[in-house]
Amino acid sequence: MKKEELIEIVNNEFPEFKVKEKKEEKHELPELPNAEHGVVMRMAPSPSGPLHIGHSRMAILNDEYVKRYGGDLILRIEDTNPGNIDIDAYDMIPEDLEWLGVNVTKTVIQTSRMDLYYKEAKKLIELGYMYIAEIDQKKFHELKLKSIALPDRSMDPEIHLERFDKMLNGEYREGEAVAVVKTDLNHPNPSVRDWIALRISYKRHPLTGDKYCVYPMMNFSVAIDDHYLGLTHVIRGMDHLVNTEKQRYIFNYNGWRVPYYYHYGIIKIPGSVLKTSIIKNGIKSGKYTGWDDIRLGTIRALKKRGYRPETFRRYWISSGMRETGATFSWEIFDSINRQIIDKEAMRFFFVNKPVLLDLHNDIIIESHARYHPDMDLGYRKYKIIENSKIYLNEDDLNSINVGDEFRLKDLCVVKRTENGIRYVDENSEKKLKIIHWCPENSFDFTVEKPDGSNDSGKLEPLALDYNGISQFERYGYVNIINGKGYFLHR
RNA sequence: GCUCCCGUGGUGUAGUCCGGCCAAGCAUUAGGGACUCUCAAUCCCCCGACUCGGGUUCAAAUCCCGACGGGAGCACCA
Repeated sequence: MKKEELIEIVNNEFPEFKVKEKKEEKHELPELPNAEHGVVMRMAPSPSGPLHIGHSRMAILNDEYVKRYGGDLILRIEDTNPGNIDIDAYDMIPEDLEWLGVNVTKTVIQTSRMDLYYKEAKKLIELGYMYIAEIDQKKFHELKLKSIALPDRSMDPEIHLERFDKMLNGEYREGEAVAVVKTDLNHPNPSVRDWIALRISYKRHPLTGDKYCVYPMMNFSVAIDDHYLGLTHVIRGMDHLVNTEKQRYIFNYNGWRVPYYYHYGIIKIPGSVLKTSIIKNGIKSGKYTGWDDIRLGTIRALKKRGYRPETFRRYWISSGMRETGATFSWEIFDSINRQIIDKEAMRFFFVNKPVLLDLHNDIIIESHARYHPDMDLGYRKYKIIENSKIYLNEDDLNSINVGDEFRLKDLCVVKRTENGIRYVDENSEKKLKIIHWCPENSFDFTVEKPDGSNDSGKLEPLALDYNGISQFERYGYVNIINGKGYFLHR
């Protein structure tokens, strides 16, 4: 009796023991409130470098929702800190997003909106919600810790408007004055107390040069932009939780409708170099070859190794928006990617740590290894003439005792001898160990690995001009780009 | 130290809002097996979790309190 029949009988005749059906697993993001008529969402990276795997989460989560509900996905480049900008990032970020399949409908650069920030600041000053503090950083911080208001706080808005103009006109030095949002000096979190909205910087901005000397702080420009760009829903990391609280003050003072906020948990990405400053220094010093060095966790490095955009998408959708901190799982990420690329990965023999062995064969043998085990892509054929030589992996060879028979994959059965291997037969009924090999005319090939090490060995001749993801049998998946190999995963 | 957030197997998650259908689902990994001339893929099996302690209740992963654990923030960075 078949299993299905059994289940049917049980279900019909003994309903109290009804066999549960397997639930179909669907990994979908939860619905968003008030989204039926479209959403406006954004991602807001700072242009300090290209995107890395961590950024891909916010990009894809936002993109998914905009694709589901329709609406706008805004890329807002937050370049209001002139000291931390890489001019190339203005181009690299959109490139990375495009590769990820993220559909940006509108791009906004914050330094092109400075007049708006100034105007909004003046408005808040007039309304008495913002003031210009003539105080240095250290003192201001100390007062806030003690919840003490400085005298400036209660001065007339007129004075602050004048001071603000002085700031804009460059009449202060850096650090002599800051524009501050009045909040609650008794707020339990000192950083929320009267937070700084705009500050002076005379650093040369890579994009705007010395046109401006007053730059908004992130919390100020974000609140202004989120409103004027019409954001309906904001999805970002838990590290922004306190920022959201700060930004609400701006919304409340202006009577603006507040977007829905979601904060997903911080994710630890093990074994990846992500920090822009470290990468930048590494590139400068020659430690890394560039932003796409495969030891890095940048999108372009992962692309170079052969990860697919779809892998990022599936992974982040399945991670959802949980507020729990978590560890990025390379195991699962690799597994998703393997599912995608296995179907199209050409198979080749790569012998790492090669040993050139004498092959004693009296007849010509021909190999017929498939390019793909399931797809009909044809065969890699090699003719092995009498008494030639062949490459085997050192560890494979050491695992075989003299006198033992084993199978050269897709070639023949051989026996290990004192000084090499000897042809035994074309085939065998016995269950033998299967080992891959490379013909003598194979070429040198090196696989770069993400841990910084290299594997060098011999790659079979038919792989010579191949470009793309391939599976080196019994070794792993490797992306070949112009004769160079980059290790993807097992 | 202070403030906030979070605690489901090794890992990632579903379920928690609105307590019962959860003796907890799925995926991944490890282990076992089938198939295969790859240690891949595919298929099957199996191990494995509600942090702890109180409370509320007929009933708690789900609500309340406490402890413990983890994370983030405490910048004139974003």
